[in-house]
This record gives sequence, structure tokens and C-alpha cells, in this order.
Amino acid sequence: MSAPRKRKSEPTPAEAAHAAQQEANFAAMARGEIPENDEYRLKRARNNEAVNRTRQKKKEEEVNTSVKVETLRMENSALERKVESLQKELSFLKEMFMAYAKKENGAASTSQQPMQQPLSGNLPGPSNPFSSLQ
Amino acid sequence: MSAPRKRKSEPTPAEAAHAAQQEANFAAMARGEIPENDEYRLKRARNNEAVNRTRQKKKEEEVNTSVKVETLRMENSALERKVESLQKELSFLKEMFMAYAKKENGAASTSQQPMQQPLSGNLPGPSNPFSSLQ
DNA sequence: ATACATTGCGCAATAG
DNA sequence: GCTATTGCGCAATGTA
Repeated sequence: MSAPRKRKSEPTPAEAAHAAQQEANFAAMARGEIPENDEYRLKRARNNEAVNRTRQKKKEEEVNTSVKVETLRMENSALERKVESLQKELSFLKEMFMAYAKKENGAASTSQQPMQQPLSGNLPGPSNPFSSLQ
Repeated sequence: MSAPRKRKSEPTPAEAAHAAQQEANFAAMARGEIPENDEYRLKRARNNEAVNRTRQKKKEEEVNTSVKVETLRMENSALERKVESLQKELSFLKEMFMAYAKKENGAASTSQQPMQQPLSGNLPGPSNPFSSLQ
């Protein structure tokens, strides 16, 4: 069914012994016999287990990667929203500043309520730019 | 080498014909013959190509996913830095505000230069909070 | 009913 | 000398 497969390099001298053994096995197989050497079967079984472990691992890693991508996407959206909100706060504050300076330059006011409405309408968002001021 | 493998369900009636063909093939194989029907070999070859296409596709997808993860990580860092910078700008502006208000409440000043240094030292960062003012 | 796509699995080569 | 990883073929199954 399957002749000895070669993938990349040469017989690699250290494996000559194995090769010989396998040659024997292949010869037997060619004769219709099954290389049911206990050692062979044992090695096959162990390797099959290893292969299945590797595959399981890989699947879990794929799942983890998917989760990671999803998490990163969420974090990203949240950060973008935060940037947006901060920028609105900033421009709000700046307009406030401008309105204040303008008023100050016009009439010499020493008003007790130093704040004026900014030029633009009130900005949305739950955060009050002055929540940290007093 | 390989007896007819069963994975999941029953013979599934619609495949009886196929099953019969394959029975024949397996019988031949059991006798040491190779089911070298042209059609069989052809189907195997086509399937092998399909399998290789699928595997190639999967690998490319894995690469793309890695790239995506890396890209998202970068975007994330950039956004975090931006948030940090905006927050510094904001607290700078707020302190400026406080200092101004304080001075205003003390002496009735109609100074031409309305800005004072904030209480804290100058904040780092390339952005000038007032770059958009005037 | 026919062809391609996807998946689970075993084998052998090779890497570590 | 062992397990881990990889490329590949096979057969079952999914999909259209």
C-alpha cells in the first residue's frame, strides 16, 4: 500500500538500523504479511497518541486565537469610543475657554459665575469635564 | 493495510451501490490485489488534490489570523497612547482653568494675558492644548 | 447523482 | 531512544 516514503534528505546514516528493520517489515508487507512485531505496533500506537495530542493542542490554540481576536476587537472599539469622548470633552473645554476670554476682553467683568455656555450646543456623553474640579 | 473504515453512521441506503463497489475493491485488496480501477485511482487523485487545496487554504487563513492579531495589538497600543495623551491634555486644561479662576477670585484683574501657568509643572507631550484656539 | 470540500485518522519522515 | 510535529494519503462525511 505504502512504499517507504522519503520527504527531504538522504537516508541519514544514524537510521541505517531502523531502515534495515523497516526494509524487513516492508518486505514482509510486500509478501502480504503484516509487520505485527510488537515493537512496531507499540511504536505506531505511541506515535498515534502523540499525533492526537498534537492535534488537540493545535485545535485549542486555534480557539484561543479566535477568542484573542475577538477580545482585541472589543478593546479596540472601547478605546476608540474613549478617544472620541475625550476629544469631545477637550473641544468643549477649549470653546469654554474661548467664550470666557472673549467675554473678559469685552466688558471688564468680575462675575462670580465664571462659566459661560460654549458656542456650540451642549455636548453629549455622560462625563462632566469639571467633575474633577471641586 | 486498511480495512473499510467506519466513522459515524449506518450504511446509509443511498450509498449501497458505492458500498458494493467498495466491497469488491476491498475484497480484491484482501486478496492482495490493488484496486487499480482507473476510476478509483482518478477519484483518489482528485480527492488528494482537494485535500491539499483545503490544507493550503487553512494555512493561509492561519497566517492571516496571526497578522490580524498583530495588527490589532498595534492599533490597541496606539489607541492607549492616544488616550493617555488626551487625558494629560485634559487635566492640563483643567488645572489651567482652576488657576485662572483662583486668580480671578483674588484680585479683580482684567489682565490682557489671561493665562497663568498651571499649578503643576508643564506637562509632556507634543500637543499644545491651545493649538486649535486662534 | 456527481464532484469538490472538509474532517478524522493512521503512517512515515523528521524535528527536538 | 523517546515524544512532538509535519506532510501526505485514505475514507467518511459535508455541501452544493
